[in-house]
Amino acid sequence: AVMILRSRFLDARRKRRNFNKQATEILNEYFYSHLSNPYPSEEAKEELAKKCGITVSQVSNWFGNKRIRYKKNIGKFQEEANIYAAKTAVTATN
Amino acid sequence: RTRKKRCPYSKFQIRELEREFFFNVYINKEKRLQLSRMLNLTDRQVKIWFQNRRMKEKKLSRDRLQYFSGN
DNA sequence: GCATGATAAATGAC
DNA sequence: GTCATTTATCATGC
Repeated sequence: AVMILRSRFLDARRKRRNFNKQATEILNEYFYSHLSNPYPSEEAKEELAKKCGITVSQVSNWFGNKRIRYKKNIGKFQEEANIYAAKTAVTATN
Repeated sequence: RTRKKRCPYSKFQIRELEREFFFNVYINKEKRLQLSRMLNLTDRQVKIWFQNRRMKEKKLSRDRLQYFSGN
């Protein structure tokens, strides 16, 4: 009985829910503004987690997936990269 | 060296590994060799599995703590 | 039907 | 040994 509840708890964590648009915006902003070294420190992860309303593990998962998928197909993310590059450029000039 | 392709273990392999993990989180050399032969895995794979399994247990503890207390 | 988040093997730093 | 990763795979969302 305990094992069944335990396994249900484990499986529940795997049920995926997409992050809200605002959280994705924050994560992408950081990723594309640190494209040469997209490895946030533990402190930066905690800050991102707080701003996005997710856990630090979820931040780590997001960056892990983003790095490999960006590397695997840079072309597919080119448009997205340009958008956030322009966005950070605007905030830099202001 | 070229990286070995990740191959998911079978249900039987997982069951036996979990059974041993339940008795001792740290497996000794003798049991490791014995288990690796029985499951047709290398002793290195068994060693790595126990390392990853301990990390998983630690993460589960963090998640439970966060789930019941709320950070 | 892929996009996306989470997990499972495998590596390497320390 | 731990632990942050890489990579493939899994499970779900839409």
